[in-house]
Amino acid sequence: MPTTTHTGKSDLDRDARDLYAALSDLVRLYQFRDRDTICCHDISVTQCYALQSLERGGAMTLTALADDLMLDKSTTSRVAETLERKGYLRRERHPEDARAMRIEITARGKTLCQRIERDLMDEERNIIESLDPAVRRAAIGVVRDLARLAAARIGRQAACCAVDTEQV
Amino acid sequence: MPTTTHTGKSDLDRDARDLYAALSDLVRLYQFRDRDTICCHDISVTQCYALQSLERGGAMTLTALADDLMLDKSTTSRVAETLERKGYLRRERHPEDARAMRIEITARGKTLCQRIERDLMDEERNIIESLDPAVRRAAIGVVRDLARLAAARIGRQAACCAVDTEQV
DNA sequence: AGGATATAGTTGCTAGTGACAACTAATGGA
DNA sequence: TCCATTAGTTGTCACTAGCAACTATATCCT
Repeated sequence: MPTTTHTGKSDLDRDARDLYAALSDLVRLYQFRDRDTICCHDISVTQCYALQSLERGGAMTLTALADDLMLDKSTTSRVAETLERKGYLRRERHPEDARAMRIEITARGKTLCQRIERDLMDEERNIIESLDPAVRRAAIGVVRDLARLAAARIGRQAACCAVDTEQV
Repeated sequence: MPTTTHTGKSDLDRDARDLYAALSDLVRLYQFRDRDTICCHDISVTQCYALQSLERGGAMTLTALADDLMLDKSTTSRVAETLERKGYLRRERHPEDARAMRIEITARGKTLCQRIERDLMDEERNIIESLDPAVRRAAIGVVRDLARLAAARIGRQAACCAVDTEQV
């Protein structure tokens, strides 16, 4: 078995395939874990993402929130509407721009958000507690790197169908 | 800084938090990447998952498909209905059980599925091509292990809200 | 055999997701 | 001042998702 780098192309293809398969599994499992954990708490996954954005980023406009969530303004507007109705955020006119809204998480929203994050983190702990500490640290580094690479590549450009020369 | 394992509890907490944060980022980015890549091809993410299940698992009943997708029978039934209308799968009475359906991917469905997987894999390759081959292999191993652990922990038990003693 | 029970799948209902397009209102530059 | 731009909302369409009710078939028990 060659450990050198001279067969780079086919290795890369194989690695891409393997990583794709492994990441697909991981992402799907976590999606369902998130859904099952979050949905016990009165809000949906998208609504939870929105609250997390607001908790971390502080008060922001609807457009900023939409960018953060990588969603259309209209979708974001309705998500915010639902969350306001449920009492987890506040919407008020922006003091410096009468067109814009200032969206802010409420204390109730913060509490909910923290409870959900605690639950998710507990799950996380259960999942990794069997791992050797050194392996755990390595895993964290790897996942961070992958996330960083993915963000650099696909991160903040949610443009769909920019290139599509062939059709089904 | 202690490199021994005698402070296991707080290390585990910290690692759980770090891994939670890193994985959250990764999962969200991949969710959006999947959505943007798949939605260029006439079907939704859920529909694509269903086709992938059918491509890998071969013909199966609706209940089996629902289990695989971790979705309710009713949702699965409607997903299958849409995919049949679009010509990507076939539904027929099961030869051995007149209650059941035999759901099978069509050639057209297979082609679509492969095209999407190729696109996703291309993305994957672009993301990891900057990594050293040894690092890539290590990353694949780590992701696989995490997926395996997650599957063992949360995998095939999509029961929601089994324990919930406190309310908001 | 025949009735009770269980299983497979569909359909009605409700709520939410998500995009696009059309719209209102306010801003800001020429 | 007027016009293009920007912020957000609303209408519409298609799909996602779960629960509950329903039909049809299968299986189990006596």
